[in-house]
Amino acid sequence: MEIEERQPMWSKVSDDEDELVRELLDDESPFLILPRPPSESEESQLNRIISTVYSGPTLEDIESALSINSHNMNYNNHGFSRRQTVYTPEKGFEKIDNKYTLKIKSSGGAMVDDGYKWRKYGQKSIKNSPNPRSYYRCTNPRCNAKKQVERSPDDPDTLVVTYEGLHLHFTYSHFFLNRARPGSRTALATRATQPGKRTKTEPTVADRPGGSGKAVVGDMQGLLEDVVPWPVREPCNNGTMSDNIFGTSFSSNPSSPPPTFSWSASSACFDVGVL
DNA sequence: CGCGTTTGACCTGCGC
DNA sequence: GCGCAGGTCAAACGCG
Repeated sequence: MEIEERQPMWSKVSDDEDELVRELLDDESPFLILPRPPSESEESQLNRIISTVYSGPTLEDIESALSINSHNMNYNNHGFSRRQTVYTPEKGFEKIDNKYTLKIKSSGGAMVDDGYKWRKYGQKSIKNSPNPRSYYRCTNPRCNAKKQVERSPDDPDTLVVTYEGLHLHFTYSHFFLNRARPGSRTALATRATQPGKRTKTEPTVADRPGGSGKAVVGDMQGLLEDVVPWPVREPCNNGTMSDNIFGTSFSSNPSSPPPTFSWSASSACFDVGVL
């Protein structure tokens, strides 16, 4: 896979977008874990992230994010566990203009929640393809992120997801891992678990009944599947788009388990919706 | 009743 | 200009 050229995948056009990114990142999220040096304030960290987000993930970031998931690791750092991998990223990332296309191999019918909340706005039959394509849009009115999901005509178990916009958050953590290489990555996730800390009303994964933090594939809408890889997530929270982008703890501590991406299903977000 | 999905109509871009 | 295909809209519908 070639490395994409470094150019903005989406360009920032106003200060208001800083606010939007912050909203999307949602530092109130219980799973927001930002790698940062102990000396760095959350504010400066956020500013750095915002700046980085606008540069867009590289295909390498995406591959790296997905590969972690494919390693089938369990994440149990903060009292919740991550579902084992059900989907395996195919080595088929493409970037066309500002759209990222991912091919995801699924071993079961389910949807995966990427942390954002999406609204399906259309479905079309595609010529020469037995499978329809579904169109999703971020429910945040200020966010124009969209995604398309369809099954691969070659392999019914492979979903082809095309993202457009600021929602490739499962790769964001790799901005730090692969680029900034902070000396120490401090998990911030726990802060959000502090009582009274959250301002958003939606329950976290861990808060969910019977959830114990586990991202469950198949809980949701019963749709065929919305699949999406991602490191950390919180079930679609709220509708306020407060999901975090970095969910897991990317602690540099070798004893800490590496983050695991959860493949949850839901109508939520980053998903990959389907059919 | 609110929210999300379904689905046919409509719009738009592109190739001939 | 015409037809096709992809993308979007929006009313109807279903569900909790």
